[in-house]
Amino acid sequence: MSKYLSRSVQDYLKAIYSMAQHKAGLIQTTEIADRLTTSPASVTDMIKKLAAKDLVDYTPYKGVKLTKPGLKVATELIRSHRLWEVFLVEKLGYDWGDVHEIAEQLEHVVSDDLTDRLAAFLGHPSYDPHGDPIPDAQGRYRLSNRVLLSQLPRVDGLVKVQGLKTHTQDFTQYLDQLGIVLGTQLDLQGINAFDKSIRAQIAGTDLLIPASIASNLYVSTIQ
Amino acid sequence: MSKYLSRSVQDYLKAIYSMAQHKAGLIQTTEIADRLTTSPASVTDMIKKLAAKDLVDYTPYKGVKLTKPGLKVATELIRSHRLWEVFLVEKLGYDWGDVHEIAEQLEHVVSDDLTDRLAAFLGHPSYDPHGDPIPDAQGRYRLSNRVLLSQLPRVDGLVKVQGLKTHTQDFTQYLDQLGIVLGTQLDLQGINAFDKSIRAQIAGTDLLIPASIASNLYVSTIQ
DNA sequence: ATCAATAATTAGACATGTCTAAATATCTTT
DNA sequence: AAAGATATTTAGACATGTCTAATTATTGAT
Repeated sequence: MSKYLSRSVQDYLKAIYSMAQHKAGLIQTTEIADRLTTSPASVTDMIKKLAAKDLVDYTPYKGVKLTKPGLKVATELIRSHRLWEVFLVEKLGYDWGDVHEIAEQLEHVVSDDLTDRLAAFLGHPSYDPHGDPIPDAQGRYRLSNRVLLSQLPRVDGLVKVQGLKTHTQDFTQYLDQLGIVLGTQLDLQGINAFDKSIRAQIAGTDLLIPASIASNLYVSTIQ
Repeated sequence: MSKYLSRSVQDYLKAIYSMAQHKAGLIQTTEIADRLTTSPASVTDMIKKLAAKDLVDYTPYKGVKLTKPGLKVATELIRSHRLWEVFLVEKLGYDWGDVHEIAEQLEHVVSDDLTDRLAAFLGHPSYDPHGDPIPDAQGRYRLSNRVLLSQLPRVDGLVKVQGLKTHTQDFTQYLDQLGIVLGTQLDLQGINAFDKSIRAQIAGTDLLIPASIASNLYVSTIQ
């Protein structure tokens, strides 16, 4: 029972972690397969290995759930990933839509204190360029009071863009087109019943936000 | 015939490159095996794969030599490795003896322009923390006018420490003890015939440099 | 409660990179 | 030039992570 975890093992843990963020209960084989674009059979294979290493609790035919050690590994990966994203955007000048793939590789670099040193160098940021919270060295983080734009109780008044639910380039490019970045203030005017698109203003300019965007954009109300 | 090269393939290319720097002619199977602490049989296996990808020229029972494409890959890896070492020392505050293992992992992160952006961020350094030259984006580099301290024609006068031949932690720690860093000026006093140790002064303080150190330290004469 | 649809697992295979042991080639010495 | 030493290669095996096809379990609808 070694301490080394392969890249694959790490990717599975991270995927399970992320999926558990958005859903209660066990994570199913097929969900993981879709997420990692692999076959359900491969997922079953790997899940058994993860369970043998005590990284997940596995109930055959039902699904998996991270154990405490599994959660720790996943959290460290997420922390590393998000810190590297900050580095790539802030220090190397990348666009926020271009950093995910690179951070995906950088996060797997292992070293005792690399992540902590990187955090210190970056000034211990709390959020990554997409608005996702960065866990501290103990794995703790605070999620700002955010909600999906599509799930606001009242589509009215000022809100601030706090984060993205999906991070695909298709999505960030769309946002770039609309002129929406992290921290953008939206003055909500109302919602169109027909297609659930949302009318808003950015700095006085009218804007129509499709439901597909609204359901992937986290905002917080102002005041 | 894909463009993807595994971590293993990359490690082999880099090893062959480095060994070719210190020796003319073909690199032998056993040398590579020693370098990568693997078996000669495994090296033969891998060499055939490298040859199939046109990364090395392979003469059975004789040895290998990098092809032009192989040389390009190796040079890019070396460039990336050395830039990351600069980053780790200059930005994250690592000691020069602690960065090799980490850079060994970082160098394999693939991205179109990561290396170039990193170089720009660091101010296009020409040498890494051990004094090794960093190739530019075209693979060109200049080696300063340096020679091993053990091979100086005359052990006399001022020299400046320009680089290390080996990069093991044992060696860098030894240098730290002696108070020798990159750029240190040594005032050479003479050589002891008995064991080839070298008498020198650093900032007026006497120092005895064992032959084992002298044969791994590059220096340049001053004037 | 049964049947069809969906989901998950097993079986058997493959690719990559590694290994040891055995066989073969090359080199060195006389 | 032959023999012993050294270096290299081949043969056969194994571990990891993946796959497809076939089988089995679970779920949802009637």
